[in-house]
Amino acid sequence: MTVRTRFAPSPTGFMHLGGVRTALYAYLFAKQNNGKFILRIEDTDQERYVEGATDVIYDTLRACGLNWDEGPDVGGPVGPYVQSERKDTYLPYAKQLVASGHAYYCFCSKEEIDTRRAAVEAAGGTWKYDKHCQHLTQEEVEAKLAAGIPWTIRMNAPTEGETSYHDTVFGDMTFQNSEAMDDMVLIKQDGMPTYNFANVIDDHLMGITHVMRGMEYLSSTPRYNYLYNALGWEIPTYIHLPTVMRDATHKLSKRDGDAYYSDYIDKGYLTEALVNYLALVGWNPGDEREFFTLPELVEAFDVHRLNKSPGIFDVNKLTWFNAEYIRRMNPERYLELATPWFDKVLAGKNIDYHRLAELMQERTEIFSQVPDMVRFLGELPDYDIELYTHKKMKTNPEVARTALALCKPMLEGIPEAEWQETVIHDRLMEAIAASGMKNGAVLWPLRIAISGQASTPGGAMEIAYLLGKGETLRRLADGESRLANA
RNA sequence: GGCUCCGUUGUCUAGAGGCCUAGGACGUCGCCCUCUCAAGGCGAAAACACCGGUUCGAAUCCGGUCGGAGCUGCCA
Repeated sequence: MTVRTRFAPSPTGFMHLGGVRTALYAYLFAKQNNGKFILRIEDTDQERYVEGATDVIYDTLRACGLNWDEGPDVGGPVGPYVQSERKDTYLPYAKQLVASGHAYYCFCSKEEIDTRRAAVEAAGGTWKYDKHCQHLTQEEVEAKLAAGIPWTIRMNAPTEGETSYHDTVFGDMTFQNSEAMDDMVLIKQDGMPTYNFANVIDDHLMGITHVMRGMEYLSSTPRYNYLYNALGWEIPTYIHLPTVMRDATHKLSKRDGDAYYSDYIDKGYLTEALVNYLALVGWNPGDEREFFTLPELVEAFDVHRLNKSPGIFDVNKLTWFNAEYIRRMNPERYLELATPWFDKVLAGKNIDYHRLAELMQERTEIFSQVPDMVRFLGELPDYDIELYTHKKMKTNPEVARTALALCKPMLEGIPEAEWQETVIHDRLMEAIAASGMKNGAVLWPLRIAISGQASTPGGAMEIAYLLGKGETLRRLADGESRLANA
């Protein structure tokens, strides 16, 4: 039997990280079994339709490398792969269930149900559809249908007995039918199937062998099994996944701007790092490896090592992964990725991006931090002369005046054409040695004068080089006047 | 409320009765290196939710308690 898994998102316009992880696991499982990974769009809720939303799904999945073997755009033998385009395939099955007594037409309006629900709940009870329409005779049903009264088709749920099934992650599950079952709507008034129904029909028609989805479906699975059985179909293997949380009590949410794939990409996280990290929330390889490429994940993934408990998405750890990926990438790629971020604050400043990139690569955790880290190169920040005081460097404004006075003529003496780091370094070190001052006592003030900030990516010599002779000297003079006025 | 699931350091986790004086990673803290920051090196603090039971022996098995989550939609 060929393994077939699917990822079946509804097009909301965003890809939730939990969804990305579900897709990832479904992809990994299919691939490691030489199976097929299918993409199906579940857009049965017309009211939630969002223009362009499927492109978000395509783009995200592709960026993550989760290429589907069958799907809306690539086609396949069991299409179409968009539920709204399959609208006509569901009703016949619903009618078949009506004929066999597993479902029935319901003519209750939402208002009528709301009224009855409110009454039950006011009395302290738990509402469940009351099978009001189940007792309609065939003649009554046909009369109402003929009269054009809006209808839905509901599952005729059993009220006794129990349903058991096995889940790969959570083990054996048993539910009392009286509690887990209810007469859920199969076909809505607008003629569309509900998720609950379409999911079962499509998974079967598309030959899905392993259903991977969030654990929120754990308690509705008995209802799906009832449908599979009623239709005489084989029940797939269930692999329910633990939830990805923001913290112990909240799921990742749109509101906090931390739930979507795009939230992270926009902040300058790398897709590879995100995928790598996500794979590890809820699963581990059983050894101490942490870094995985997608092919390595395909190799290492094991559904039996999936965790049951919800996992909190830790941005700290993600950031660490991201920083590691950045450090490990080749310098050319770093330069390419960092350039747009450099440009935000350095465009037109004639800075050697190549050298800047070398200095920044090991200091970058996420790209969105880059502009703030290099802004000072474009414009000297206003700063307090207290920065010249540093106990460990044995410097203060007084020492700084001497240090700058030492550096200035020396730097002025370097010809424009020889303004290179090695030259600057050698001249500076000679001058410092000759003066008898400590390295830090000279270099700290120099760096403060030309950068205007306490910490910088690189030291005084690197910064002087990046700034160029003219700008370095200009800032040096600025520092001297600040110190003189103090 | 009912049903279901979950419960090892702040976080992700290893752990399937003795290998655990509970291991790894992120984060945190300290030291070293050093012209700052970062990186790197070294080190530290930090957990079996609680209470009972089973057993010679429990993080691991059982029961209860507590805590959290999910479901309880003509959303998915």
